[in-house]
Amino acid sequence: MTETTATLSRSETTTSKIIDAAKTLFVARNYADVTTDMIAGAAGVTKGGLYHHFPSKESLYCSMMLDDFESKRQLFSQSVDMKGTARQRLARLTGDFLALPAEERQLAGLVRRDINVFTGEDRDRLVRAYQLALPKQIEAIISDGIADGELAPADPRLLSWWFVSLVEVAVSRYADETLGNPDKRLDHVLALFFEGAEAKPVPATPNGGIQ
Amino acid sequence: MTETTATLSRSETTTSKIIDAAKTLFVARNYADVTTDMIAGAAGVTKGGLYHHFPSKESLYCSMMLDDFESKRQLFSQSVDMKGTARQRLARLTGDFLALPAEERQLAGLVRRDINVFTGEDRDRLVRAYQLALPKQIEAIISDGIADGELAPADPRLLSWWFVSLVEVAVSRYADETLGNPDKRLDHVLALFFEGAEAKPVPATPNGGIQ
DNA sequence: TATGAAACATACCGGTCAGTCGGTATGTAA
DNA sequence: TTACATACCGACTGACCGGTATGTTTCATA
Repeated sequence: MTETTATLSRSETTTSKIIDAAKTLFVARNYADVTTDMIAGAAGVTKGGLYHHFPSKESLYCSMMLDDFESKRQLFSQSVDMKGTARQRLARLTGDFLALPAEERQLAGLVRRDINVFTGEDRDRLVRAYQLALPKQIEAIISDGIADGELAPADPRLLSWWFVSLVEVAVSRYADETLGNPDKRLDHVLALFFEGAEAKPVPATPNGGIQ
Repeated sequence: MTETTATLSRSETTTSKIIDAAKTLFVARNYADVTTDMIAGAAGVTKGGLYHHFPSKESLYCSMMLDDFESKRQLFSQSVDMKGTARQRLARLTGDFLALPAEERQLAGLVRRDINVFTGEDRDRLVRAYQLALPKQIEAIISDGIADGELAPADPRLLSWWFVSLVEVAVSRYADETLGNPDKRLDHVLALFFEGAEAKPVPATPNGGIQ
């Protein structure tokens, strides 16, 4: 009974404590500004203990990000597999993202910030995992939308990037301060993406278009 | 005749050589990963020479960014002062941005990446200069568009953020590789912002809507 | 052409930090 | 209780890097 389903071994417990501490610190400060001593301290171990579980600082960072991307990928894949219009599925996906705690949301943006730290193998893995977690899933929904005629024909890759950036702006610290209600925010993002910012002539109201 | 219009003094020449070298390096790697020795080497001077012109690494970085933002602000202000619809003016602004060399375009995105390095005075100056260079100018155009009824009523600050993110995606390395023609890209960006991604019923074609 | 200040080079210091290593504590199986 | 393995500690090091102190060159001006 050393390893049942919900029971974590001692090693797994401290490993996840270290990763949790690293998440908080790396979200708050740059890669270089977070020392291994800080991570170890926040996790309640010493640097020696940390290096017993991770061979290097970079590998710790990678493990952290890859774990996070994988869990996000699983979460968002539910929206991809869902039935419904592209708009409904994107609403579900965006809603899931907005519902995450702020720290988890910001993690997705760290790739852009810290990606230059890594080279070769590690860099490729990070980029690939990020794409699988977010852009690729959105792209799948958008491709369906284009095929169904719900969306105008366009390069789905570019549309997915644009949508991702929309969402990232909507969940940024600035938006948290400026826009109160996350639900309104979600509506706003979707409306902008689907309908654009242009003023529409109000078609069938009595006052037709006047104010 | 030590200081005429187009003649640079020796000090000014090396200062700008240092800043140019810093631009290239800081675009490619994180703030912490670029050493003062690297910058000096790339600029053809030594670290002592560099520190003759800049009191610290941070002040060098700030000078670099503030100079760049100021030149961008001047460039984009021409689009703000221009006559025409919001769409025409945004097209001009975006076109100017797309026409810049890739390195200059990417500089605008560095603030988001490296802003955590700075605190207090320096940080405020950087943020303010960036906002004056890009978001505030777009916001001015968008506010006009809303006032004229060209754009649907909305928070112009938020719209400008979204437009900036849209442009940043369009000028990213990914877009450079995927989409060939910058002019097509510009049309695409504007169409997305104004009209959205939704499929529009084609109003007056013979085959009305069928494929 | 003498001179002094600005422009640079060279060598060095102080501090930081990733990573190491010998040793200790905590289980665990025989 | 012995023997072994895994988990963890904490002091240490070696390299790196921002910044400085001091010496050397350049060059405009008198």
